Amino acid sequence: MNRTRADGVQEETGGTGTLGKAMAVLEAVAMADRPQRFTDILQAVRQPRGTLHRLLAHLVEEGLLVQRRDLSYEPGLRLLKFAYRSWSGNRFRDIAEQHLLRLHELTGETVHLGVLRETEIIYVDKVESRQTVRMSSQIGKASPAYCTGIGKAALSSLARSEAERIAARMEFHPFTAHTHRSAASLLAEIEVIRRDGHAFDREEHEAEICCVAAPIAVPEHDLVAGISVTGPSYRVSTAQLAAWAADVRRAAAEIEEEVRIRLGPRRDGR
Amino acid sequence: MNRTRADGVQEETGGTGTLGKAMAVLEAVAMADRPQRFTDILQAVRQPRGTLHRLLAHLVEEGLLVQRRDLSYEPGLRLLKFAYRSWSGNRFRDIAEQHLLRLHELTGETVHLGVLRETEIIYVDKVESRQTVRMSSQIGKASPAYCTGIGKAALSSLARSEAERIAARMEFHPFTAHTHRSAASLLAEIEVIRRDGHAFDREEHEAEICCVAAPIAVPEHDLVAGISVTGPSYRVSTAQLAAWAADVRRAAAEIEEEVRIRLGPRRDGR
DNA sequence: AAACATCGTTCCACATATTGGAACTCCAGT
DNA sequence: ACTGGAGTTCCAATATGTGGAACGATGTTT
Repeated sequence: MNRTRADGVQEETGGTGTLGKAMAVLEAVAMADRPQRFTDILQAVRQPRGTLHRLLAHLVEEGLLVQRRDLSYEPGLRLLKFAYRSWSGNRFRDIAEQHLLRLHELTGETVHLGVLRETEIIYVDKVESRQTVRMSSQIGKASPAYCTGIGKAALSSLARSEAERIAARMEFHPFTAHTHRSAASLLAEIEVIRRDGHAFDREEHEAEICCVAAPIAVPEHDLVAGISVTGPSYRVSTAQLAAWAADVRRAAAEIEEEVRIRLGPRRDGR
Repeated sequence: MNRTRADGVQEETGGTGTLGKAMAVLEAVAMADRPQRFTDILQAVRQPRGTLHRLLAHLVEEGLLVQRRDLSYEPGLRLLKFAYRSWSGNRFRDIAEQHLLRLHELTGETVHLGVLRETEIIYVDKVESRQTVRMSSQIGKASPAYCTGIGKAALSSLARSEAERIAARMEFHPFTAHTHRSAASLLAEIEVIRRDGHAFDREEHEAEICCVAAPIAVPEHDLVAGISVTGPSYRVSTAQLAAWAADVRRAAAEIEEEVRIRLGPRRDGR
């Protein structure tokens, strides 16, 4: 593959061959916020037309994408089916659930559970005030780690070298005036977070939204995650957040402990 | 592939080559209710050891699977991320939402929205009485079409030949004493449903659970779906279900209409 | 302790499935 | 009729995936 390649710039599809390319296509379609036409995808994933065409046909046949009558592509239902299993069978989420509820009762604000994946936080559960119906709006949502409380907290639980490696791969998008703009700035704050045991997000991702978060880390299970209490700035003062920090830390510690007990110790010692 | 194959039984991986095999593996892991070891998967998808091994490695590298320390595999978080987009960007669900809410207020029972995919119904939304927190328990869940109200209703909206084709591919698992046991029996009921415009599920999937459902079909958008009102037998009588039938049919018709308006007519006429 | 299973991993000659440039069709605009 | 853009099809070349077999590592039985 990539036989004739004049330049040295290798397109990153990873070492996963065909599957990697297919996933890159899926990602391109799924992450766009509207149906993607052939040409849109073509320039998102740089593959020759013929190749992309077959790739798309395969993805459609597998139900991962759906081709609409106007020929554009959108995510298929099979993804939802897969996700259901990945969510409902998630022991970690199950264990954390009651702790989230307790934290919500205590604070009255929205509580999130997120897991670190690459440079992102994937929200795995959420408890909010007005249970406004359904799939809790953002389960499965991915947000950058550098501008979320959970993300920064999770990073602080890693070895310094590991956090640096991840930070190096980030692209710092300035969502608000307070968003970190560089790895250096992020890593500096992470030092503080490591010391304090909790992280704040002061309108770094969205204006008027702030939170306190604490890390959950269970190395035996390769689990790097975090929980947070989030609220609108007008209602939740900086002092209030700080006051909740201890509670969030405690809840995180309890989850960590329970995970260790219920998911069992590791007998392999790989 | 499948070079040396003594028997004539071809393993169904479809014509999607590597991707198909990979998805078969993913399916095997995702649909199991506990982490799968190498050997479990090996006998679920019949692939040579070497092949399977590489396939798994690729799936893990892509984040679709996670390998635990005890070497077993479980669904990865990336699936959740994909699904979030496939769900949150779903126009059909969005349009149906308010109609579901209205139907719920009217009946006080749980309302479901499901879409037909192959021989299954995938639940896309749900409104229930006690919003017991979170991802509405079964969004993304897949149930067989032959034993669910929505499934039977959806099938009734198809051309007879199409319904027969799909029914022929089903495996009839006897969940309860009332579950259809053959395509013939199912197709016979579908004729009645087609005439009535609504379907009942009288404890065919789960004991003590019954529902009324109506089909939603928008051929221009290849949409075959349905909605239902579900309740426990002790609370919801057969007469009560029958009384709601007209309301369910009306809601379904309204959704169908609104989809046609808001998703627009098709200009391609493929 | 030796022999035996079971499980997961690695290896490598082989050929199939993927590749990607190019030609082709269809449609809309000029 | 010409032009340009979008999507689809084709096919020789070969990189990629295949799968049988051998290898280690664990744990179990004799």
